[in-house]
Amino acid sequence: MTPSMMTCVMHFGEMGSRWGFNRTVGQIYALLILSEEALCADDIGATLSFSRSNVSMGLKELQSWRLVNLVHKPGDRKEYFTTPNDMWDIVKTIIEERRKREVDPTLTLLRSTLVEPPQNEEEAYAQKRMQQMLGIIEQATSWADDIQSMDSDTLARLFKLGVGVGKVLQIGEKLTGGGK
Amino acid sequence: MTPSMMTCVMHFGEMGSRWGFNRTVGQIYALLILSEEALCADDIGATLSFSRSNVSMGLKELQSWRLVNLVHKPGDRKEYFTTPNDMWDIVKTIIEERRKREVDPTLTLLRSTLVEPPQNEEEAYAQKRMQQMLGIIEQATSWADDIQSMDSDTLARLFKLGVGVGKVLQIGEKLTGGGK
DNA sequence: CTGTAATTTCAGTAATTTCTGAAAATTGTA
DNA sequence: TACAATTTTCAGAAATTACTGAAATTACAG
Repeated sequence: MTPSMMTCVMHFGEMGSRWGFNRTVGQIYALLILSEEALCADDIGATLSFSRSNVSMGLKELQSWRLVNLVHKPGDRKEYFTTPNDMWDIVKTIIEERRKREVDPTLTLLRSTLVEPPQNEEEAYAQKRMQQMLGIIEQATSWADDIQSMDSDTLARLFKLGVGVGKVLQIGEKLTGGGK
Repeated sequence: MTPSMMTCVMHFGEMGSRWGFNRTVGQIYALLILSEEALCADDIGATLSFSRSNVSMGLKELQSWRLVNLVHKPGDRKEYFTTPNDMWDIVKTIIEERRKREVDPTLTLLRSTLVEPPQNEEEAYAQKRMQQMLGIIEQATSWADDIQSMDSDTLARLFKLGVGVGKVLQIGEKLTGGGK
């Protein structure tokens, strides 16, 4: 671990805590991403000065997010961990998991609320707002689905399109027959 | 506050805590979104059973995110708060603020690390990974910039395009002369 | 099956974050 | 300016979350 690697690991520890992971999990994941070889729990604990059990819990969390790959070395009983080579796969997995954990329950809640007729003026307005939220979330998720279905190269090209997205919009609407 | 409104407010309280706000801030904001009239701090505290000072801190946090509008009623000294009518404006502001608080510092860190030549093999690999991260984050932010520059209608039309985005990609690349 | 290496669980503790009430500061009005 | 209404600050309390070490469990080699 060189100092600049350590700085990066610490930074992702801080950032992780703003993204729903805790500091430990953020640091472990950054370390795994920056390391060429697979690391075992003891390696991680020694490098980051976490207790063995803390590392175990962090790795379990990362596994529940499907963000690490478990590998075994021949003639070695320990479990070693790696991260996907393609960074896009990591991003896609995070989007997928956050959707499952956060977005889907919200969709369910909003939909079930909106099937009930409003009881009064106040609720009628609240439902109008909930309808707006629902619309945005539905659009965003259907669009996230599209992203999930693209391979990394296509996705990278789409992003590279950059400001062109605006220009392309009109043509897209003609093609799909959408827009008014 | 009808029961279904309260359910929604509580839900966003829970969700808020996964998005870097605390429960209080999430509940206050959900309440403001669902309420047609502007609310003052006392209204909010009474409805959600928070202390006056807790409401004050929550509103301060929301103001620092530029997510609430401060309004005054004639002949009334209290401060009242509302949320933007257009839900897209809310989403755009959140993207903008998260970028400022989380993405920009990360970009700075990665860039400053990557200008230093690697000291050894280990660091060379780490830099390769950091370069991948940097590439993705740069692409994502330039694309977020495009979104910021669109008005709500354009944005909504883009999302509605849905799966068409894939099809449109090839044409886009011809137009902008990008891709290989 | 036995023994050992490794991982996981979990109860208790430490650290952090959130929340409150009281006091201070600010704002607008007469 | 003085006063009252309102908001903000902040030190400490309460609640939550993270972390540890010890014990339990699992996995595998012989």
